[in-house]
Amino acid sequence: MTGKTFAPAPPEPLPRDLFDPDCLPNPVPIRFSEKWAWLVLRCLEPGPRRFSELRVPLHWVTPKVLTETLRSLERDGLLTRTEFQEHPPRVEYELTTLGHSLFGPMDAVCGWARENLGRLLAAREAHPAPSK
Amino acid sequence: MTGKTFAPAPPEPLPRDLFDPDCLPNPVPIRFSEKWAWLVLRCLEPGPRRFSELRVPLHWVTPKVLTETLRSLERDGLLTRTEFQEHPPRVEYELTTLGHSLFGPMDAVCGWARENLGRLLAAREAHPAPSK
DNA sequence: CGGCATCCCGAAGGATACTG
DNA sequence: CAGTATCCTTCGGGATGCCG
Repeated sequence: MTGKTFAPAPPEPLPRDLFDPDCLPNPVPIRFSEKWAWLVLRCLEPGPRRFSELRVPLHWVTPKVLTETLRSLERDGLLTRTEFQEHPPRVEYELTTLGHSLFGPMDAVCGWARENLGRLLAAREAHPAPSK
Repeated sequence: MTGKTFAPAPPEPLPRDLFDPDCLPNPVPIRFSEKWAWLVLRCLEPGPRRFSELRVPLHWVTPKVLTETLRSLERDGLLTRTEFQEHPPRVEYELTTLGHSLFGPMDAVCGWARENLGRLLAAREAHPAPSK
């Protein structure tokens, strides 16, 4: 065990601090990494929406994935799911206060994107799948 | 178009607007979805770092993945990679102005996380892997 | 030192079909 | 209408090992 090049099996089992907002295992950055969460929240910004109403702007998301996304957002208290006992069934999704409060930081990111997307894409152009 | 329940094979092949900062295929939100990009940028915030220096705080990231992350950030013009012709070889990574400008919005998100992580985790507690 | 080349695996995500 | 159930593909990421 002297020849090992790297990390001789460090005792610590990845002590990443869940409460460090910078740390990726932190649920918040993770939230942004969920593929559709971002857009789903946006679609709910104007007000409550039904499942099928959400499917229109998100028609390229399969119902399964949409459901999963909605449930995970519900688990984190960002939106509520209300089931009306009617026929045909009806379910409404609505942002919580917590959910709404996310738009602040989200807008900051979107603002950055709006301003710098051009540079970013230009940089991509400039790096033409390099040497390889 | 009467019998089909949903989208009778809509002609549009997913017309997600790459230039809409809200849209997930947009490179900016995507950037946050890359598992380590966020942390790598943070590690470079104080100043230029060598590959091996980055490996210390990110010791649970394999060199391969770290390289991939760095390259993708380089492609987008968020950092630069400088190779010094020395022996042994030496490479430094440094944030660009564009890269630095990302901390504004990132801090907004982190601030949100700092304030609301508790509620978020509490909400998770309250939803005990529901009915199923 | 700072990588890249390979091989590999598990989980995320997609397509399709079917129900309460 | 609002999902669930299944099945299948993709691919991010990990574990070596080699090279300039």
